[in-house]
Amino acid sequence: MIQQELLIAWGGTFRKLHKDQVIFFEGDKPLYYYQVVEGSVKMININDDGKEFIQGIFKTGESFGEPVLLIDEPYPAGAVANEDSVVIRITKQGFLCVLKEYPDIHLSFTQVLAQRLYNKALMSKEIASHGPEHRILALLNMLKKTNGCVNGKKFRINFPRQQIADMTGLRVETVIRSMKKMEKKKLIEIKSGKVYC
Amino acid sequence: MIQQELLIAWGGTFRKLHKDQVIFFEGDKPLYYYQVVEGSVKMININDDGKEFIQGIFKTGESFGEPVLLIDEPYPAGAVANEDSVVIRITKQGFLCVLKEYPDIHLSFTQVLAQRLYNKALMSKEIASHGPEHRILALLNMLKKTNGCVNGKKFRINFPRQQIADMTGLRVETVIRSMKKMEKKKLIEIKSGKVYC
DNA sequence: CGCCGGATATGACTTCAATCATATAATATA
DNA sequence: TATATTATATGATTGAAGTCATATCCGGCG
Repeated sequence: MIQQELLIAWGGTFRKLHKDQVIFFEGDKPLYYYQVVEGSVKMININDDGKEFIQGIFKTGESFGEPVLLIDEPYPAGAVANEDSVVIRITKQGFLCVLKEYPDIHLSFTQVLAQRLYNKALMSKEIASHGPEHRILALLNMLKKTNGCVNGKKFRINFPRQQIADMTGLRVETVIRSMKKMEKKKLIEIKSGKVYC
Repeated sequence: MIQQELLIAWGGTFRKLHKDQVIFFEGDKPLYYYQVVEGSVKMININDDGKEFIQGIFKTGESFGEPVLLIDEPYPAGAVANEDSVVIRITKQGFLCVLKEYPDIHLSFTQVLAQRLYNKALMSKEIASHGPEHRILALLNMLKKTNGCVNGKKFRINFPRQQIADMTGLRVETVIRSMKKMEKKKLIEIKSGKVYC
């Protein structure tokens, strides 16, 4: 989201991460602005009985965990490498300076937050108004859109059922069963396990 | 959030609203920046079987429906006066100009969005990780905090059970039953129907 | 090609929130 | 103060998602 050269100019440093490596924990005090250079990072909550809830998955070029840099709160979720990845980070101070110095970057950052709020609103509407199929469909549509899929075109979902479950707050079996029903209703296509919609 | 005088200078106009009057519908194209002057406004989704989900309730001084002014999307939820209220509005263009002209306003606006994202993250974590009591407790804690209640002090919840249900995606009866259980567990107090926590 | 591990699939059973009905308490209004 | 109206409360029943067990499929790799 912010140019890599600019981040480097502001003292940015790279970090290589192996799959499942922790970047920060839920409850940690936020000290850095992070951006994905390669691979992907997920932000997650783990509840009392070990179940994982995925707040979001961030891919190359996307920043994560920034909202708390602007308000005085600890991280509401932890960050973990979703696969072998590379991230770049600058200090919180640096980030706040960048916002002040470059109004155009500030504006596009505001737009990113607005877009995320919009997505969260769409999701929570479906999550609250019960029905696993609604939840899953809402998620798939969101994924489709954010991956820049032009409307109408078939789109290959690259997440395993388990991660779809972790993002919707459902169980794997429920996701599998619901998706089978959705296939019968022609809402999605499943070819050798892979999902298209 | 933005000074009233400033809004007036930028062509702001007031609108009186009676309880349940619609300000805009889900799916409408956003044209104005709105701010509550008096009373309160709720943003809601109505699902297929008429059930209401409350995305948020906005009180005096708070703005609502602004995120979509920054991204090219229709409203993900409608806005309705929660009681007899007054709002002030300026055009989308005007709002975007204000952000550009007043960097300090822009920054505090970004902080508002960040805070909302933070709240949504806390809520969706609990909503997804099932269990009505968790959901309700998360909501109550959020309300407590955003109403500036210093930690530890008892706080009177001013929402009827129905609205708590509409905000958590549960049914009234479930909210009532869960709250009774929470009372027994000394998580909250109930005195003649009123909830304190 | 055949083996192995992880993902997907399916069945049987249980649990808990939704639903529907109805009662009681609290509050506004005459 | 009496009455209407809304909010809160509680019981009985039902249905859908969770849980646990087990089977099958798919892709990678020797």
